[in-house]
Amino acid sequence: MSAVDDVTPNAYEEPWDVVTGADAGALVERKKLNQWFFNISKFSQDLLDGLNELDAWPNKVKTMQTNWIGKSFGCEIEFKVTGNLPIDSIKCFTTRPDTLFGFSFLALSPDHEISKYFRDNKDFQKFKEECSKTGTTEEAIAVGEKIGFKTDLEAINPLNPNQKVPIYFANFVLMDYGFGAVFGCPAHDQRDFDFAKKYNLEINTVVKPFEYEDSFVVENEAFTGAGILINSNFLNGLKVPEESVIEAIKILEKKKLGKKKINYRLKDWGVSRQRYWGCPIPIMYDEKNQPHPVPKSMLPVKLPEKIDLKVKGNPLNHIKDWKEIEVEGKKYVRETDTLDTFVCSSWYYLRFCSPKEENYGFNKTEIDYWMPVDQYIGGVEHAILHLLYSRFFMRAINHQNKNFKITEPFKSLFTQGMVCHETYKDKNNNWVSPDEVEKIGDKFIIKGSKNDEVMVGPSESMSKSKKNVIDPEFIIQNYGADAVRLFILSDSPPEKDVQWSDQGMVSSFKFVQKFWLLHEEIKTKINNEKKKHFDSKIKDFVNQTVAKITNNLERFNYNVIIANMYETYNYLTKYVKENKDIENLEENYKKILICFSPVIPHISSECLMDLNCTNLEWPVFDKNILVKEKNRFVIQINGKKRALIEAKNDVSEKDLLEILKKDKIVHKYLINKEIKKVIFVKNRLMNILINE
RNA sequence: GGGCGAAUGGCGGAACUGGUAGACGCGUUGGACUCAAAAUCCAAUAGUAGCAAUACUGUGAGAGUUCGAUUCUCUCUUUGCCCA
Repeated sequence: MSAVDDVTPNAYEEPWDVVTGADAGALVERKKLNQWFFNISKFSQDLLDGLNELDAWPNKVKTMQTNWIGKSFGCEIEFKVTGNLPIDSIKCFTTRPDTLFGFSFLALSPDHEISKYFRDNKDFQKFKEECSKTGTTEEAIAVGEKIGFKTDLEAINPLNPNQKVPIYFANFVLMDYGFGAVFGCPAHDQRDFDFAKKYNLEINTVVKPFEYEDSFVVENEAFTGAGILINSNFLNGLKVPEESVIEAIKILEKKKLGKKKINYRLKDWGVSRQRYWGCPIPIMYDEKNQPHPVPKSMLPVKLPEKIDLKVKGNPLNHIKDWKEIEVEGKKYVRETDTLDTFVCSSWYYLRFCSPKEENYGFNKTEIDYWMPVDQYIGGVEHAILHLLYSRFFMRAINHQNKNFKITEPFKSLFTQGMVCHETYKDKNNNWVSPDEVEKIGDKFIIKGSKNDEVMVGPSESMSKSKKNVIDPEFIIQNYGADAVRLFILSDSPPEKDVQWSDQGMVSSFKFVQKFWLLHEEIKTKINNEKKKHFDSKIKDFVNQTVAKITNNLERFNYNVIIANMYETYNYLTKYVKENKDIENLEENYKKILICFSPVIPHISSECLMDLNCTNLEWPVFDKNILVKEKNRFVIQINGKKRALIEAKNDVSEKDLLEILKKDKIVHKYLINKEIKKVIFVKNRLMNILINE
């Protein structure tokens, strides 16, 4: 890992191990920095509402975004404070104002502004140090031990002014959430419960499950479910949570003790990065260090090309003649932070619509023509950040430009899986690439060695760092792009991960080969045989195939299309052997080739050219002939399948029953039995209920 | 801890709005070709019983709705992802 990467900071939104490569041993530190932010939180509600219109997005992604935005409905409460510090009150946000009668402590984030009064307190410093050891992520805090630092302050319960409770600093309260202060109700919140147990605080039960008596008491763990309020004076009897929260807020508002508040988890987007690779931030600072936008005439700001990437910190800081500029006779220094790369990926599709526009990032006329993106395909790993940022960008542009109409950039979304491969490590614990490994018997060894065994790890999505990568260049050279394409689509549904397998790759390759041989055979038939009979069998079969492939394409069932293709191949192989002089073979075969072309484009188009076919329109299928003249009926006796009977299409219930009575197998079951009831599904099935 | 999914042969997976479970591929087994092997081709392949026709069991477990459940409802188990 290079020095440059070791000092790469992380934005709040990004998973830390991904950006820093924490798995490679880089140290993650929490530092305060002055940074640029995009005001995405301004659009929280709008981003949430917009999800409702995205019918063609997977629900999974929509729920993930909903959770990320994290709207919560609750109440802002001002707690009166007594003690020896110049503080009158502390503000809290809570989603559970209904449990105020279970109040037994107030907890502050160690970073709460009140902490300034404890700056010189040695015990507090120790406590803060302790806090930083438990880790700073929200998860680490939830899992880790809850610790607190007791102050001499006390908070007054607004609904019960006689009650005073202690105020603590606690490691499980985050400054980012609400106001960095929560009121503790141990009986009905597990974290509060753990904390109360540890510091021997009161645990006052104020909610009981529906089926329990009023004497219900919380003992071993917090009760967080629905129920009825108890021990809560004028709130008693309210249903939790439907009635209780709203009612509690009403009362607090009436008494001017608090007010309704909607809180969002979504934070502003920190876009500053202290590194070279990224879009420059078009800001410059004057001599008083005040920021100004770079004048439009000087845009776009381009990165300097001559740089030294080996320096510690941001390389841009070291390039004086880029950094220092003069505008209208005044000296300025450029912002050397660059933008998060997510910024560029948030609007690249606008550029894609107007790649030749020279004066601006995109061209409005082109945007109006092309946007929104009809079908967006990407990995589910982009479900939140990239897809949320892109949605935000359109809103932000929209906000500034009245005639920009797009708010949702991607009309329809499909999230595909990744290609995975087993991972290998040698005895020195170094990753080994699959093409250095060979399998002999049950053992995996280093290629060429006699018995240098390799540890086989779990299959994971291909990544350079784990070396479990198959080189596409090599594979394509060996097998051809069509075969690779066929294999990647073949094994599992596109939304799932694909397991790379050499065998699978080879069999796809063989299919392409076999298909070419079949093509030669069909071509010979078409060119050399007389066109004497019109065959409806091939017509029906192809019609059905076109229907299947067309539908499966629309539904993204690519793996099923491959199965359809194999079926077609099998059918045609047999068909060519058994039939001669078919008038309509050529016409139908061409339809098949067109249907194959999304999956194996090169060979299909080669075959089509071979037949001098220039009309490449997607074939249309006829719904009417999907129904065959003769239909197979499933015959059930008392719900169990007993026979398959062929009968005319649209045969009536009565006629079918007559046919059945003459059928050997069915007759056997019906002999000497009374038919109680007959269930008849047209063109499908008959279920005969008899007395056993 | 919460939310959302998933569970089908030895494996990856099919099955339209409840109506033939296991399509298609991989693997395995047997056979043909070959001096032999590879490749190719043919056949079999959910389990149990049977020479066979056939019968019974079977879609994570248990219940329910239904003439009929892989599909719908409830409970549970396991597992994946996201969030805490």
